[in-house]
Amino acid sequence: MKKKAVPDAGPPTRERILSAAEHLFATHGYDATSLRDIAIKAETRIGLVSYHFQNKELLYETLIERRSAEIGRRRLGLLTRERKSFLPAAIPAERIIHAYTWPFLELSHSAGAEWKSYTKIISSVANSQRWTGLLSTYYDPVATVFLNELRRTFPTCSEAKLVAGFTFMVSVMLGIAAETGRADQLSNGAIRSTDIGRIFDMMLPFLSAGFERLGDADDGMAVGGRGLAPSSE
Amino acid sequence: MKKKAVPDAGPPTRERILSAAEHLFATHGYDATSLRDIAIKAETRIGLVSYHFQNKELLYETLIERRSAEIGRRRLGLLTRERKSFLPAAIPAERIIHAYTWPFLELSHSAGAEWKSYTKIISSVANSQRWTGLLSTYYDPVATVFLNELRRTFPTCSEAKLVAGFTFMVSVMLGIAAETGRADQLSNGAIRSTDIGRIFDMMLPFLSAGFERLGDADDGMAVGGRGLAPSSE
DNA sequence: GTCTATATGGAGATAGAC
DNA sequence: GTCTATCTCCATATAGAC
Repeated sequence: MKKKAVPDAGPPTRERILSAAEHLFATHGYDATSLRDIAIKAETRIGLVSYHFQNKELLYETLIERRSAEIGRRRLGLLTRERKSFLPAAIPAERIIHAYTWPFLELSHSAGAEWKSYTKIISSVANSQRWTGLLSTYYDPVATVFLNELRRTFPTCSEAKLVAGFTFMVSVMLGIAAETGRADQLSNGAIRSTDIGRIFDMMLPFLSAGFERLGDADDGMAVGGRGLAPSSE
Repeated sequence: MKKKAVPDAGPPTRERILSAAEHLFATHGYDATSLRDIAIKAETRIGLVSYHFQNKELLYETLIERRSAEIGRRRLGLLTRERKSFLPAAIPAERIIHAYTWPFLELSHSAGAEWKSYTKIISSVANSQRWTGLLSTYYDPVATVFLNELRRTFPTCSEAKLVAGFTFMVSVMLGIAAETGRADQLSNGAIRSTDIGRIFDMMLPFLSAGFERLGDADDGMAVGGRGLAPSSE
């Protein structure tokens, strides 16, 4: 049970602020969340937010940073395990995709409300213009390791295709974690977007097949290619 | 050439406001864009914005709505063409994916700055909690038509898989239109995220293969499935 | 339809006592 | 580390003359 905000009971102020901010940012977005709201939810004062984090932007950056290491650690942990079981052969695409996407989606799904909020923040930040620099800073190092692994699995595949496939994978993963409920509506309830485990099970073969086809035909670019938009009207 | 904002030269005020708003919302997001900024960029006054659109939220909704019909029209146009060339057979997955994604990406890529802004707004709105209702309103009717077509192409595929695949496709498409530049950095320049045509050419076989594998094995769920995250610290 | 002027509130940030 | 008080600025929205 959470005690009242008696100064020396429960988590320290700094932690309470981070938790409150995480939840509010995930729900309303960066700009629509005020330091006032955060202070109130954290049962403290605005001054304390400034004291601990200087300003709103640094608070946000702190938030994004603080869980990124755990995600990276789990990703690399799974990748290392796969490397060991397949060496000296290359790791199958599906296992690489699994190692990259599962930690993120598992934490989103079953590690509590705070991780859920965190992954929603990352999802909504990803397609924005404003914070992509932050994502690169904290997520690109591990992404680079995974790209190297994909390169071993698809040695004849062009760099462009490899990286494109990787970003497709990331988009799908983030779309799942966003849990917008769009699929629920489109499927009349055959899918619930909160059922991340089940969606993951469909995502995995979907992305694996995509990568494998990219890695295949390094000559012809499949049938058709781009068409023209209807010129009428 | 754009004339000065002499009241009766150039586009009318209402249009200037929409253009200015579109550009600013795409660049800075909804909350970080003020009606002041919009009025200044449109070379008019705040009062005029209120006069034409009541309030900020309705302005945003108007913006999202106004280009959705054109996108839907092009999507259905391409789909109809495909239907005619394949009937009575089902349309191959790749052609359905093409018909859904290409209008959006083509408009993003080569229909001028305003369409580029519009598609970026849609991309950033998609993974947020706040505006998904709007997207459903304006985009679900056409999405439903495409789902019916996919159902014909993969008649033994479960509804859940079909809709999941559809949302994966949408996520990838929106990630491309967002043009965050993440791929540019990860590939050391082998891809430029602004080169949407080229990325589309890689996306198409990637998504087609994904759909086809989903449609395939309606029994076993591919190798492996979910694993456990490392429990060690 | 357009403009000026203003009402009203909330934002982020800081100073300084304790 | 915590709290109160306050500064300064900017937000959205509206009233009313022209």
